[in-house]
Amino acid sequence: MSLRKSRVDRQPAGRADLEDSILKAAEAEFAEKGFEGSTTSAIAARAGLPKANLHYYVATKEALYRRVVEGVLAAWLDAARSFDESASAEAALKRYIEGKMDLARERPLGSRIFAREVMRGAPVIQDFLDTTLTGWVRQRGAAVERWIADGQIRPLDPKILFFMIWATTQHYADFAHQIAALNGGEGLDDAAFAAAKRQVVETLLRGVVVTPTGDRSSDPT
Amino acid sequence: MSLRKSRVDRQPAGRADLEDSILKAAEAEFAEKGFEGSTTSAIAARAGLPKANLHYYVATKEALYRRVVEGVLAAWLDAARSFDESASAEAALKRYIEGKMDLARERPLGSRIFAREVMRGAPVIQDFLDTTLTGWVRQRGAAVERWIADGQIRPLDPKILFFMIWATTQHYADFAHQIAALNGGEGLDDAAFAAAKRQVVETLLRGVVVTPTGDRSSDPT
DNA sequence: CGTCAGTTTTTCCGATCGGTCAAACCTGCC
DNA sequence: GGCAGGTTTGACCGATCGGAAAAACTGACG
Repeated sequence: MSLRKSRVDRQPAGRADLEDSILKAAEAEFAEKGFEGSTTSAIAARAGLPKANLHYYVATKEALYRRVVEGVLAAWLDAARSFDESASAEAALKRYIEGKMDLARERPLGSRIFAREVMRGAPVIQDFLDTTLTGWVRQRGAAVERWIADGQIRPLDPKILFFMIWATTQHYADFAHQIAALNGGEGLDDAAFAAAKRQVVETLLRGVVVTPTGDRSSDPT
Repeated sequence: MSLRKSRVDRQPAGRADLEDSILKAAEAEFAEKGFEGSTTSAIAARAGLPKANLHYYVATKEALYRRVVEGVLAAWLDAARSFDESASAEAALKRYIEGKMDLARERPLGSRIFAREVMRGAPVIQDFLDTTLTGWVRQRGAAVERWIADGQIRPLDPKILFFMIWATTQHYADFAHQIAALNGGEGLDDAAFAAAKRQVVETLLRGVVVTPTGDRSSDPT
């Protein structure tokens, strides 16, 4: 039951490292091919071990998928916590949008897995959508409505605002290939991405905040 | 070689109607399951005929997929033509955004197929991205830069603006299931969708147009 | 040394995939 | 009726899928 200390932290792999590399390989594979398009042997090969060995660590392909999705949702919740209701509308939205942009930049695979999961009817994350996400939207929506009452942002439907933020930020993960194709075949470098982040924040804030303070006069690239 | 007139326009099906129903079934299947996740027998079943009969009309699964994708791109180009460079920035962007929203509403399956295609590295539409789409962005981007020089819209990177428009509008197609889950399980009705369209247009215009004229004071639902 | 739990790997299995084939089936025309 | 062209269909094929089984291997410990 308990792990002996000696071989766990050896060079080639420990159990934890192995499971981690399996999860990473699965994440990449699921993001690229989707659940139904991925094969356990391809995932195993990407992790550098035979298929049967993968099945020693994870019972079924679906169980593996669920573990990957759990990680994706955990990252989502982490970014979602950066929404600070007690701050000003402008500061809170700016921070939240920037957090989502950073998430899309740092974990694009997770975003793609989430998108694929939703597009196929969310069989695995339906409960998350109905409970956690719905609750988040209700609570944060109430905060937005307080800002509206304050006169900090113009009257609007908070949900539609959230959709715009999610759509815009996740686009940089889900459509990274398209963006690269329109960028001469190369993905955005850090400077270009930072510029995109600035423009997204500025556009959305100008779009909803009544008197945005950030009035830079130029920002492209 | 030539079709006899007699049986073509008969009740149960003509060749054209059959191919059409096959394409419709394939579109639905590909949108839901993706290329690799879809099966020819499932597509055939959805079209109401045995698998072997489907293969009589279309040689391979990939050929069928390519035909579906062609239709998707054609619809995309159709909406893209609504971008009127000779109009004012505000009018042109408003019309274009509304056109993209309508497309997402009327052909959500096509949007999802496009998203899936991009997410798997665009093996089929790479040429479209590199030529047609790149050209469109260059030409329309120049128009945006003219509006910037005019002082009609604030200085920004046109490409990032396009990304925001595409992301926001396609979100209503690609993430319709998530939106429904956050809407109490029901999809948006026409009124709710119209409200979303108004808010999206207003937010984006306020975000980029220097002095937007559409100053409605309320719009939710 | 032998034991033993944990791990790795080869082999195999039934199901399902995309696609083929040939027989059967229309239906208009002679 | 019988021929001919296009159409429909069940049966079938090799490949590949997710997964099971069991043998072989490993290193710690008595």
